[in-house]
Amino acid sequence: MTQTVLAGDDRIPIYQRLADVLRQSVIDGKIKPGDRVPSENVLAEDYGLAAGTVRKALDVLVSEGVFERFQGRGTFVRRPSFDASLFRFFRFRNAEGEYSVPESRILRREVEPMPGHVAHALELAEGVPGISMSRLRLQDDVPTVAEEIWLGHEPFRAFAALPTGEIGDLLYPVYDQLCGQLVARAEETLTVEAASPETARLLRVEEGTPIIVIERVAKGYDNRPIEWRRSRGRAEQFSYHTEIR
Amino acid sequence: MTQTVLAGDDRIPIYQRLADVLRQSVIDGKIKPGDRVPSENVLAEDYGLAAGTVRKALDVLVSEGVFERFQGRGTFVRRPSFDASLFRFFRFRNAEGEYSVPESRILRREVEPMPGHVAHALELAEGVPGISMSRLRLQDDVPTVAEEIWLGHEPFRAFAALPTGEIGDLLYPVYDQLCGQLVARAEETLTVEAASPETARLLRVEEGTPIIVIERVAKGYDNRPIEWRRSRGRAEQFSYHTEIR
DNA sequence: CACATATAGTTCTATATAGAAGTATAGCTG
DNA sequence: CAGCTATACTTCTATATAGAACTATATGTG
Repeated sequence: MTQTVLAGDDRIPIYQRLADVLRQSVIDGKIKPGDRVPSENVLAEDYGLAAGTVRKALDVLVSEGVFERFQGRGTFVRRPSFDASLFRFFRFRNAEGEYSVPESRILRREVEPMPGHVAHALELAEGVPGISMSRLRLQDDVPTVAEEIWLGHEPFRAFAALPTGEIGDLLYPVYDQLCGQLVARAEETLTVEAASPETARLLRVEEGTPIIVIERVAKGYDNRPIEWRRSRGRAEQFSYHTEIR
Repeated sequence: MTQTVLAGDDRIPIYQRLADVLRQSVIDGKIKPGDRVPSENVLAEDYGLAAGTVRKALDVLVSEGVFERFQGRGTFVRRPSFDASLFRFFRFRNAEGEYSVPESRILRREVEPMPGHVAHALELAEGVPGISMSRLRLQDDVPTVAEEIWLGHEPFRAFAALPTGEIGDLLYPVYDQLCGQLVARAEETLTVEAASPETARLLRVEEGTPIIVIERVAKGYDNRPIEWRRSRGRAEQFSYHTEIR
C-alpha cells in the first residue's frame, strides 16, 4: 500500500520524495525561514505515511541545513547564518566584546554589461546587463574590506532603482524584501595576492602587502546563483581553522 | 527490558552507548581501518538489541567518519584519506595528470626540549623532550613546501632511533607501523605571512612574497594529539574552496 | 572453460507501535 | 498576582517485523 500523495518517480524512496516536496515548499516561499514545519505526526497523517518514514525525510533536510529541530518545540525552517563564512575573520569585536555589523559605504553602482567570469558564475550569458557595485566596509572608520559585487539586472530591477543612500549595511535582507531573492547558502573561494595600487589605496596599506581575496557566489534554496562578489582584506590578522579526516 | 551487555550510564541512550563501544574498539585496535564490522543483524543478536537501534549507532559512526557502509557488502572501518586537507593545494599533477606523492628531504632531526606553543598543542608540559624535524618537499626537484614537525619523544622513541635515510616520503604509515600511532583526523589552521629570509631561501622566492602557513595537529581516533607540524608554501597558486550555510 | 543462475549474505526502506523526554500553556491555588 | 500543577503537544528512543535492493560466491549448464 503505497498510493500516497507522493506519486511521482517510483524508483526513488518515499522519504526522499517527501524531502523533495518539503524542500520545494521552502523554495516556493510557502514556508519561510523561522516558520514551524507541521509536526511529524501531522505530516504522517497528511501523507498517509508511517512516523518513521516522515522522520527520515526530516533527517535529510536537517542534515542539508534547511530545517532545524528542537525536542518538545518543533521543527523549523532554518535561518541561514553564514557563521562558517571565510569572511568572519574580517569581523571584529566592539568594546562590549560582541561582533557588530561593519559600516558599509557604496562607492559606485552602475548598470553595465556583465564580464565573462561573472556571467559564468551567475549562469548567465556574457554581456547581459548587470548591476555592478563597489563597496567599502569599515570598522571604527578604518577600512577593512573592499568589495566588488555583481547582480543580474533582470531580477534586481527594483534594487537598481533604489537610491544608494537608502541601502543599509546589509544587502541580503534588501534582496529578499525588495526582489524576493532569498539567499540560503554560498560558495567561497579563498586566494592570496599582493596588494595592487588600487587595493592599497582603498585599504590604506603598502603596495605589495599580502591580501586575502574571497570570491563568493550566493545561492538560493533551489541552488540558483543570485549574487557574485569579490572581497579583499588585509591578510595580516587572517586565520582560518578547519578539521579534516 | 533493557538489561543488555551495555550497562553503564543509564542517562545516555543505548544507541549512543553502542556507538561508544564500537568506537573504542577502533581506538584499541581490535578492529583496524579496512576491516569489516560485524553485520547489523549479528550486532543486534550479540547485544540483544533491535535492528533499528544498531543501525542508528552505525549512523553515528558513519557521520563521524569512523565507519563507511556499502549496501550489500557490509560496514567497514574507514581509512582516513585527508582529501579535505588545506594541503592538497600544494600537490601537483604529473605528466599523466595524476597526483603524485612529492619527494621529501629531511634536513634535520634532533631531540630537544619542546617549546611552549607546541607542547600546548600536543597537551604536554613545556620543555619535555620532543623530536624536532625540518623537512623540505619537492615536486620535480622544485621545492614547494617547507615544514617544521614536532613529536613527543616518549611514544616515538623507535622513530627517533630510525636512520633518517630509511624514512620514506610519507610519515604517517611509519608512525603507525613503528610506534603504533594511528592518525585518524587532523585540525588545520591557515594563515598568511610575508616570506622571511629563511623561508625565501628554502622555497627560492623573493623575500616578502606572500606565503601560506598551515599549522596542523594530527590526532588519533581517541582525539589525542599525535603530531604538530607547520608547513609553508608559496601563496601564488593557492586557492581554497568551501561551502557555507 | 565461459557464462548464466541460484543462493546466502549484506544494507536499505517502510510499517506499526509504545513510551520517554522535553516544552509551552492554561488553569488552579495560595 | 506569583507560583505551582496538570495537560497537551512536540521530538526522541526503542522494539518488532517484512520485504526490497544490492553484492559476492557457489553451482550448474552449455
